[in-house]
Amino acid sequence: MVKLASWNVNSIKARLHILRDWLESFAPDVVMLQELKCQTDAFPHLEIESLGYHAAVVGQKTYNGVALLSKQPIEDVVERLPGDPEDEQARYLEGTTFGLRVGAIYLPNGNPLGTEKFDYKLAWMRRLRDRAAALLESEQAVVLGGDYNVIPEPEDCYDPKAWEKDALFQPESRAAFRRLLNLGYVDAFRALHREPQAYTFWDYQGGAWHADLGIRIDHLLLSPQAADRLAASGIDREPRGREKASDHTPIWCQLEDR
DNA sequence: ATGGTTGCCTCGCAA
Repeated sequence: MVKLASWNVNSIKARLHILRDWLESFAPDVVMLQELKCQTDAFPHLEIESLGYHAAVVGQKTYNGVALLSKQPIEDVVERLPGDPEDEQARYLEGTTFGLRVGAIYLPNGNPLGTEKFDYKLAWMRRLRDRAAALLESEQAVVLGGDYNVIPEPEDCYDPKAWEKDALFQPESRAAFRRLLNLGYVDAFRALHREPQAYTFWDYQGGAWHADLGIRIDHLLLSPQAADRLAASGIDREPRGREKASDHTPIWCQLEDR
């Protein structure tokens, strides 16, 4: 069994002790991290390696940044989402580990509406669809995990009305997410859980965590070859309740060995 | 109604 998880840590420096505790207690085999908020050279390689993980990192000053951690070596790393050579934002990283093709995704937020930021989000989602389709042609088990910045359905939100003018819940954003599913990818959480109001993000503002006013925007998408092996999935709320927590909490799934 | 919170590191931006 291989255990995979994804977590937007909102600064790996600010979150390093919580990340360390969680890697030791939750013991995932593969981890997709987002919002490192550090340059590639500043990634804490020694600490991560001392916990038993290989790491592939694409960083950037101040914003964005993604990493792939694995208890086995990571091979054939791709450090950019194809389709736009001008795109300098550190939002995509892909590698092979445990015999799986794994992508770490930090999809653009897209706010505010009516700006180039929303256009960038939709263009990025078109590029992701093209990449996801190309990966299917390999017929390998693929896991594309990360902060998608999309609320797929009204039940993935405490109050759809509060988000109707937000890029995360726009019809165009939701349709682009459905197009990924329509390729044949499976939402690892929703495949095994029907309950509404299961969240992965709670805003820092207004006591959202304590009132459980959250949204489900972090997702693990599985190719058919991976989905056939899906044994369990979930959301680990424990790290969100800690002092100086990230505003996101980890999501995870377990795949049976072939 | 445009509030308030966090992390970065500039005196604002992004989320």
